[in-house]
Amino acid sequence: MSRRGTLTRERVIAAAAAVADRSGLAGVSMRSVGGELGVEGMSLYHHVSSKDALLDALAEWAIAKIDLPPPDAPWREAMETRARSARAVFVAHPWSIAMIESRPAPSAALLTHHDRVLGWLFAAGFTAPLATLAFSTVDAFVYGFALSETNLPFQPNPGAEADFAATVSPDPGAYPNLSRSLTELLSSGDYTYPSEFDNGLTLILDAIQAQLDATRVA
Amino acid sequence: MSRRGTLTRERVIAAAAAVADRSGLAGVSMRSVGGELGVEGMSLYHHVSSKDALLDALAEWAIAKIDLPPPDAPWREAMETRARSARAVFVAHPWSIAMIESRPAPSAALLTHHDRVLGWLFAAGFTAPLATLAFSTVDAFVYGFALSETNLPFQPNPGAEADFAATVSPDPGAYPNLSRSLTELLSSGDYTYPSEFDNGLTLILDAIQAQLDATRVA
DNA sequence: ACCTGAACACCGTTCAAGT
DNA sequence: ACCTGAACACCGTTCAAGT
Repeated sequence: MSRRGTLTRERVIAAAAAVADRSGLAGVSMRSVGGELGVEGMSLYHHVSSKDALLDALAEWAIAKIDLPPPDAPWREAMETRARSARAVFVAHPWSIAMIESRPAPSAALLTHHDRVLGWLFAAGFTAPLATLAFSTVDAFVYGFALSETNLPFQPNPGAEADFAATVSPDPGAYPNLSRSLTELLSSGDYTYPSEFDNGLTLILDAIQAQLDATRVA
Repeated sequence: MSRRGTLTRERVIAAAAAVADRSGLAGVSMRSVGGELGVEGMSLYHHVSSKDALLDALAEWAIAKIDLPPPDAPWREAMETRARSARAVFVAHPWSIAMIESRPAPSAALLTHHDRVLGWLFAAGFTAPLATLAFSTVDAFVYGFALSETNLPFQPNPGAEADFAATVSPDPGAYPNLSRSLTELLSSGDYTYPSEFDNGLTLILDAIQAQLDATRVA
């Protein structure tokens, strides 16, 4: 990064995100972020009060990148758009997954986010209990899927799935069901693990829709 | 902890888990784990090759605590038992959630775990694609729910929900849907957030069961 | 007002030295 | 064989000093 221009809180946060993308969360130190900006680590304390505050800001930075349809969007489309966007952000910035929910205090950005989601559901006639079920189930699925996805040996490069198969298959005695599953999926041709995201999301949203329809009839 | 007896790999791992339970993952240092055992941090290197190896071992330690029904258990009961047990382990040891899936290499314990789960499903007549959908969806839900649950201001102490309501309610203008939701849920009397776990799990398993029945008929 | 250098109390890890 | 103390290159953070 350049040392052009004066330091701002925004530039500090962006630099921290860049370091995290490149070196992981463990690589984020006050000195390394300073280095990214051509400045000593100690200078950052004029813009963030502590490293913990910087991490809070980083969590907000990631949340803000999630696409959030307008309040009057139809609930199912809105939930799908947000879920896909959240997943894309988590995959692009793997350090953000555990962080968004794990910061001690829920940020204003997170609360705003939650409020918007509940708004779509209430507008569609969800009761509070059903809205909570829909929200917590979809959210848990998205977080959990992204968590698995970014750390499984699938995807990053095209050959990884075959590599994984090679790791497991040699010992079908130890992992018979895992190798059976891999064999069947890979031999069927067009299987890709990432498509499980849409499959799971559809499964959950269909089930929620059925419950919503049931409350309307009743 | 006591300094009785000689150091073993098992005692080192157990001590690390105790430190993590008490001080969080950030509190786990070679020196702090050594201190837990009445020994210098440097002594641990005779039993684990690095701090990273210790963290890998810690991830396996947590996985091993998850209740895994026998291979011939009926699939739905087995999935429920495992999901509830996993959640209990994650809540008891919050540091384990992000860790189990985020260690670079999937451990043998994790692969064995996966293999057992697929075994229940294949025995019940699941196709490989449906088994994968069931597995990845339930798993994502369990991980994601635990991730939210351990970091939301619900639950740890009985008054926390009311505290949270107090934090949000004062400004219904900023979070109208959130306050509406909280008001309706809390006023209805017997609502507790943790019960959303069973609700979400049932929603997902019912949907999977319906798909399984559909493949059987076809 | 903003940045810095030195300092403090910590890290993970290596290694020669003790028993 | 197992444990230790000193040492190295790092941390986050404070603070007096520079501009």
